[in-house]
Amino acid sequence: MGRAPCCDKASVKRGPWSPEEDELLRSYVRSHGAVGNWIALPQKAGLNRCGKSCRLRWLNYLRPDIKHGGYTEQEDMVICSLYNSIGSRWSIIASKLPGRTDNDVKNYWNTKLKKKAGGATIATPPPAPQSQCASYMQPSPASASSAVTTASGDAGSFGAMYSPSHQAAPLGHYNVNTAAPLAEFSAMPTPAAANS
DNA sequence: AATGCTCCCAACCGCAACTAT
DNA sequence: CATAGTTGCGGTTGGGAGCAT
Repeated sequence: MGRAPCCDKASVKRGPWSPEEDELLRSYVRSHGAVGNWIALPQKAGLNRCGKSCRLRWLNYLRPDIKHGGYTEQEDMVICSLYNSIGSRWSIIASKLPGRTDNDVKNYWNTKLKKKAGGATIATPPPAPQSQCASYMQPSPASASSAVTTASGDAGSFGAMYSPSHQAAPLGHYNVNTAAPLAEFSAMPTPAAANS
């Protein structure tokens, strides 16, 4: 099956969003609630944008619960740990961090944590990045069990959920409802504590 | 003060998966 | 069941801001 073009690129605006466009999109979503059809949204909202672009803008920037920057050590730890377990499944990782988006997490990893992790490079995809970040990723059996088993029920261990054999298989659309909340990681030692 | 370099973030692109008909 | 349309995802890039020389 061929890929349907998402929009006529020649006739829609691209590039940075203006405050007016943001407001149009924001007010449309506010007044209509959940967007059922992003392709049709630009027309209805009076935006000369690709529906895909509108969706991205809303999800990554305009959503009211979005947090920008100010990553905590705990969030670092979650990202590193999950990256180690499941790789670059940014949407899954972001789902564990309330207020964070996959794009945001991805950017944060690429610009900050990858360096922390010891300069993971494309040339040598690291099974387990080194240094500070690595300490989040491969918790000792004792700390790991105390950390993940404190989670109630189904979403206990990412290591188990996303073992290499699982990684090999496509995850498809991951059901975030089965994912453990961030609070699961609150039981994990802080990097400061781990380092001391 | 001017120029060049590096870093960071927002946005785009293309593909795969999912859903409706 | 097959096809078309839509959504979601991950990789990549362009441009601005800040820093160093």
